[in-house]
Amino acid sequence: MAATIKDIREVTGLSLATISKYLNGGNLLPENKAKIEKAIDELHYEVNEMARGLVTSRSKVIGVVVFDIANVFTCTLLKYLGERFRSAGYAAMICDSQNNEQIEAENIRFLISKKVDGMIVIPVGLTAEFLNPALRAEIPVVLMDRSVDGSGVQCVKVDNRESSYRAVEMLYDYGHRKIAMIGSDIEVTGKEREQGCRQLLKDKKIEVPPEYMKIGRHSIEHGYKSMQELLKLEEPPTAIFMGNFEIILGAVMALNESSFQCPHDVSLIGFDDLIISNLSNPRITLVVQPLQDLAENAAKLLLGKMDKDRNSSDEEPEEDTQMPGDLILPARIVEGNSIARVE
Amino acid sequence: MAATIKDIREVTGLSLATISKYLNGGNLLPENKAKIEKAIDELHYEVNEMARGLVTSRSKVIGVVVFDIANVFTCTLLKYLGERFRSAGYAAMICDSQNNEQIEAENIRFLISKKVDGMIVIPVGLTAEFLNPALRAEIPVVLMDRSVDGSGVQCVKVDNRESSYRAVEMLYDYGHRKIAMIGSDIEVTGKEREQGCRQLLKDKKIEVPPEYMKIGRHSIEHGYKSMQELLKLEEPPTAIFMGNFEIILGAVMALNESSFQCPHDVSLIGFDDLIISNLSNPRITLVVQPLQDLAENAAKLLLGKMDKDRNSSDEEPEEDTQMPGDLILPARIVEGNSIARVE
DNA sequence: CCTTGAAAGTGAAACGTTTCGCTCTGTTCG
DNA sequence: CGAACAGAGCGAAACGTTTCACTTTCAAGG
Repeated sequence: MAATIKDIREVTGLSLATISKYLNGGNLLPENKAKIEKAIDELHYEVNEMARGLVTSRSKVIGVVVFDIANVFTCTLLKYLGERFRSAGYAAMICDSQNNEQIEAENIRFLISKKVDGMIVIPVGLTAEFLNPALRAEIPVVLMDRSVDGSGVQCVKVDNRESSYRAVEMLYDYGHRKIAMIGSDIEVTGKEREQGCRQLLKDKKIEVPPEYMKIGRHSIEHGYKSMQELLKLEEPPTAIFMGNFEIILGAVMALNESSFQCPHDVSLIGFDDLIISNLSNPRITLVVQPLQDLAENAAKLLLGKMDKDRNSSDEEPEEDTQMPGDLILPARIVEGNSIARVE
Repeated sequence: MAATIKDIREVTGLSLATISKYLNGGNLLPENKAKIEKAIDELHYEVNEMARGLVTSRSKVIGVVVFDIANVFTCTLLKYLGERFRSAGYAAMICDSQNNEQIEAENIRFLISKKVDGMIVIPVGLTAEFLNPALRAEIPVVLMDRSVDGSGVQCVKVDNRESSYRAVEMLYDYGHRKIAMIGSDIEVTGKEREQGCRQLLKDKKIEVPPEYMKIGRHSIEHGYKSMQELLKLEEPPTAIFMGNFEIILGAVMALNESSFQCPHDVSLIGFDDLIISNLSNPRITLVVQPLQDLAENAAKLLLGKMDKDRNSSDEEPEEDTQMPGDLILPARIVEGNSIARVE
């Protein structure tokens, strides 16, 4: 039904090779150029990327696999990634793993069969095997936000440990000594944030009662329940560090329903989102990730790898590039007024 | 580099046709089946969807074009759409129009060249021309959330007029008479919500001072500035209807910074999101769209169209199906405690 | 024992591009 | 004037599948 290059041949009398040359930006007589353009216009011709891809074995598509698409963190990244890829001439094919490692593995295989030229992956869990098919197919991969054990695949992320350390340090500097944390340990990210928190408490020689460390699922429910439990303690904490967006959401919900006031009765600092702090009153002090930076660096890294891949396909081993480490960006703390000074 | 069907032929000694038959679920001798499976496993064979698509002229990909990817509304829809398409064997290729009609038009053309089997579009603006290339290429299209003038393309959305009417009616029933609205008119959706609001005020014979109707851009800034202006009025409204998520965000931000208390000094009702109301204190009463329903209906509609398209390609005109109208779903009001009763 | 027909397998054409190596036409320069 | 060369265009092969029309095999039915 749709017009093909052959239809253009009929109309213009030129050969397929010439028309293809035009489509790919070669030099033609102005006269022939005009003819082709006219024909394209009349016939509403659009390149069939499948046919093109079959020959070039490049799809001009980058696969993006995210652990969960329905949250602000993910879609903000998607936005910046998409812009970047677009301006490099690539489209993004986005796959949602729905927080399910099996679906994640399927997504990878699916994208391979679609012959994507590269992949960005924000993994669901901690292990790396699911990436093997992609590596085997020699598709360049860059991880984001969460590194995985022993994959040897580069990851672009923030320094979760360091940032958490500084967040809790801020609570300490405001005079707080009874500090609790609500976090998760499903993903590396959560683990690292917990480590940062524990490290500071250790450095400051603060004993942490085990009931102050609420480490559980990465979910609104966990935040909600944990906050309730913390507030019910005989000796509730005076300050709480919340490890991610969902947990903040749940925790603040519980706090709003309680008789406790922030920051009067309890101080808060959280990790992960900026927009939401505008809604709560008082505004919550947050560790904010440089999402645009993260996305742009990941995109740049991937596009670079893709370039190199294509050029070094001339059978040069070139194994001197010893596995570069993760790319770690700094996060910044944006102050609200959710932290009270304690004498 | 990657294994092809021909490699499998080498290993198994079977013909291409037979192997293809296996891949597409035909009947084979158990013995041959086993041979092929073994070969596929050993060679890590994955179908090349580009080659397949070239022959079948179906990509098993559905294009999704959204006006802006970086917001909760969009990505929640994307989540449900994705699940639905996946279970029907389709992948989603998501394109962000970045609120820019030109990029939107490019996205459509891009998806056509990718030979997507269908499209879901949440348009940026009010006009329909940008869809023409898709219609010309006979690609089934379903709109979501925002219908466009005279496209003849079906849209799945909520009844914005009716829902707004009921939202404002709720304010009225609580005794409010000084009712303001902060809304947008960039998209149909915003216009319809404004109409619903005005209709109720008219039905109740309430005069609206023009400075009470803050209709502007669909943005946090507009919400923020409008709220500031409303609160500064000599006779500020006692209740405010906020037309979408971004506006709620900005408006609540301004309110938090002011000396006004909700609901004591001003009552609020908003349109569009559920999660956020958990963060604000008090919880804001909201008109919530049935996102899952919207997505599932849109997906079903599109898959249906795609089916019909494929089957009726037998040159039957079958023009009896007179253009079905939009599919309109009801929204529901979720009460918070942001509305005070006025005597 | 012959006929019929279903089941399993095959060879080759087709899908719409790109690309390689070739030809043709001028133009430049010694 | 002839050689050399650049620019423009061309024909045909190739990419990895599916599918059509055909053949072979074998069991069942009369």
